[in-house]
Amino acid sequence: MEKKYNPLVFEEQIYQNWLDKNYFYAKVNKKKTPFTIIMPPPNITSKLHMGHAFQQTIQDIIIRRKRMQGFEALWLPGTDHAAIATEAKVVEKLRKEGLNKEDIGREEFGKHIQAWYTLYKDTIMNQFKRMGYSCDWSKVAFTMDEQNCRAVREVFVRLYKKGYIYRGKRIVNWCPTCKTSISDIEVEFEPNHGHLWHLRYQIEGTNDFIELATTRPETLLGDTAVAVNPKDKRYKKLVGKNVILPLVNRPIPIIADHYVDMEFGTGVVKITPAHDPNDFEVGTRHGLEKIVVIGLDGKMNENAGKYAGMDRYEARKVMVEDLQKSGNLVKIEDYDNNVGHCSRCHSVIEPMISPQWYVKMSELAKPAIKVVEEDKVHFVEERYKKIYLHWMKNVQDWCISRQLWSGHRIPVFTCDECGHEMCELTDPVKCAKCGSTHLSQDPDTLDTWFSSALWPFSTLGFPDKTPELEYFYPTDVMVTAQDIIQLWVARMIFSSLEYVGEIPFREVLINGIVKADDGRKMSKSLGNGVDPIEIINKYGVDTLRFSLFNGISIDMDSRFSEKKVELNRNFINKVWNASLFVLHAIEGKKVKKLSDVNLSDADKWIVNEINELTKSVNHKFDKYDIGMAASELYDFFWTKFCDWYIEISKVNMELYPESTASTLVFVLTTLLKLLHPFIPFVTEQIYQELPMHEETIMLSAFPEYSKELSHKVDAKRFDELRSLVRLVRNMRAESGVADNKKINLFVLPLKDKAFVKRELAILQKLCTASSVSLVEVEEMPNSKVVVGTLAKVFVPMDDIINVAEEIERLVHEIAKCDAEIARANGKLNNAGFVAKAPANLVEEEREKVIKYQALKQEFETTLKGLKK
RNA sequence: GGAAGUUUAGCUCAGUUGGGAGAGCAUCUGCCUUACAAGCAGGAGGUCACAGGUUCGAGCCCUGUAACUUCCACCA
Repeated sequence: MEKKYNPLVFEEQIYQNWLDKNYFYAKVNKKKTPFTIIMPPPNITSKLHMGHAFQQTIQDIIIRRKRMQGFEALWLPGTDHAAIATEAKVVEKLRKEGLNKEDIGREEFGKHIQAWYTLYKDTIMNQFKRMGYSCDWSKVAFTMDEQNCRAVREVFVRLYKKGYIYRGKRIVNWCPTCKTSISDIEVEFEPNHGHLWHLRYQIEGTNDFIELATTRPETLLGDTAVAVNPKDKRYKKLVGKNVILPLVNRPIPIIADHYVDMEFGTGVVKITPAHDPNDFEVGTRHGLEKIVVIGLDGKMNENAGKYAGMDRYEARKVMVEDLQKSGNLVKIEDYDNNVGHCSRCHSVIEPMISPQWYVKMSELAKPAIKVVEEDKVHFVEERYKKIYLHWMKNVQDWCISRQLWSGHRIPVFTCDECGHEMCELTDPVKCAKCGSTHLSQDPDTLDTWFSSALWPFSTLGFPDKTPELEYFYPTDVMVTAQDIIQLWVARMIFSSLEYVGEIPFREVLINGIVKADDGRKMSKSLGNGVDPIEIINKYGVDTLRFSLFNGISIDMDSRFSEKKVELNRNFINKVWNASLFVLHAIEGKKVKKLSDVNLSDADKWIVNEINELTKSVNHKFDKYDIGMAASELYDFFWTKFCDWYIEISKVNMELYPESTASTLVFVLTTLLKLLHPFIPFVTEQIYQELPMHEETIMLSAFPEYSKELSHKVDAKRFDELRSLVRLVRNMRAESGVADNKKINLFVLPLKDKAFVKRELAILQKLCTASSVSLVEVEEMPNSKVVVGTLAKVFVPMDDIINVAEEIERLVHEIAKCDAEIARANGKLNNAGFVAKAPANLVEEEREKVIKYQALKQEFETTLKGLKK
């Protein structure tokens, strides 16, 4: 092994070896229980960022442990075609080349999209390999691959035939930049500092005006009514009359509708059914005409008269000027509201009327609500269950059509001759009704999430009933982020129930966000992002992985900083160095199985401790509390193993070489295995150097709690020795004894004399003593005394000069005893405590009083001796 | 407007069913002890956001308040 920890020299090589040996491959194996995770597919065009590194590593950690535990562990990777995002990038690329998609046509554009897929399909997957992910690469999937296309087609046709897919003409969220509709959950509302324009419309046939306010004056041209609340006495007599729409002088009716809030503004609303979702509803209720005045390109259309051709915001400016000129602009107020933006390109969304395809949700939602309510699909964090249920219980029909050219095309064909509509598993060649061969396919494509919704089963072979689907499905855990519970998790659940007849996964593990060290989200615009690849190049993958998890709760947001990275690098360096020590220490020694050696007291202690650690780590893993598992391992390795056991082994290796060497190897091996899911590379590298290692650590058995390794009584006794060491060290420090100054110790055992005698060498080493000897005297003049539960230790004053300081120390110790006695007595004097608290707790307090009184006595005696 | 989460040491965060406040970093003291100074040993540092309540006993349970964060809905 290299003297210095240098991850860059072995990480790639180890990964290649794992690949060569096919360790990640999972197959149908009836002798084993399957454990399945389907990877949430990153967008095909994305690059690895900290969010991926975090979320995907969670899965790798889970799957690696399960694999070691003997499950047939499948982690199936893949990517998503991300229609809007990809199309936007390709359009942008073409623009730079002086082309646009309309000019080159749909077929040619499709080639560009394909070329883009080919160019980028491996980018992020290769980065995932760099991260050490143990995915089954033989099963890598893509939402546009043949298998997924078949699944999409199958599902669409089934839903269509069942009547769950229908075409509707209603108001949608239109992105004028992407030139497509988007679903409600793809709209992001952002605060906007805008204005409220107060306008007046003249009441027909009078010189009176009605005043109203709007945030979007350009929609005025599409107004087909003004509305007031039916209960509003101010306007009751006006309902039914007409007002004259300014600028175009068109009469429109005054209607009454409960939608209007009397408290807001003047209590009068202009109604533009074609450009506002609420107005659309009002318009439908009242049978109003829907006049479209803004085109799909975001410009005013032919219905906009003199404003036709202007951009919507330019038209707003001009119209406001015109309104002012005609005296119909009353005033302009500053006004803050929320404006919807496209979650992909951030353009302001324009509500538009347009024909779209919808999935009817009412029936699909019912079973999807039930399985979550009954915890058949279990959200690891209860609160996300509420978010899911709230949405699912109020779910609207799902707009699945997009006016894009990339993605899955809607498989509905219409006969040009007779208008007959067809939707089958294969493309029709002639009309089923009139026999015409002139057929047109619907130009729209499907929402990206339509294929994502099928991901857990389409990747396993659906619609075919493959052995893989049979064996690995339902999957075990879905790891994903909170912001796509509705967008994705919900849709996978109802899709799986409807098409496969089973839940898609048993558990949903929602992970938090990795934030920058300033506590804000990492973002390009803030420039506070950290590139995982840079961290890897500088520190290695293991350090990055451990830094992401050590001490965090995965459901909570966490912060990432290079400072943390350094600390965790130090830890892995510690693991490296400790391993170097062990390898060096066991050279020439016999290393046996633990069951074949007689363990020393120290051995029993560390073996018992690691057995308890194993239990606790497994428990935390089972609760997906992997951040705390990591932190516990960190703590154990550094403190108990390195600071205590390794230090002790330097003494014991001389006394009990066989058991010490064997224990060192056993404990280190166990720790490496427990750490392996977190830091796979360094653990494998070291593991290969250890005696009795198997082919690879990643297929070795994950440690489990074992009764044979339990030495509770011995461990407790040994802990008393450790406490005694701490007391002596503490005394040294408080007495100002330099660490390199050796002292003499005289030890009076208070119990288990044989044990104390056996461990004198450890006491000597850990207390930096030049000599240590047993005594039988209760007192020793001119000595400092340290009283533990195990023994009383005298340190002759020659070694420690300052009497005044010693007196001060003893007074301090006595005061501490007094405080403890007072505290315990306080409880015992409380009648309620004695009467109601559990008996063992009361007894503990009584014992404390006795213990501290005895201790106090010791200190007082010594003090008296000093003052003489 | 509705909902959820957070608030514990200077900083980043743990605290399982209520039973004497924890870790790491930073800081202070002493050590280059033959795996590691990216280290070792030992300290100091907290009215657990605030106000009530339940209890023999509250960081933990209940009620309310405040600040921050997020999600949902979206009012012209």
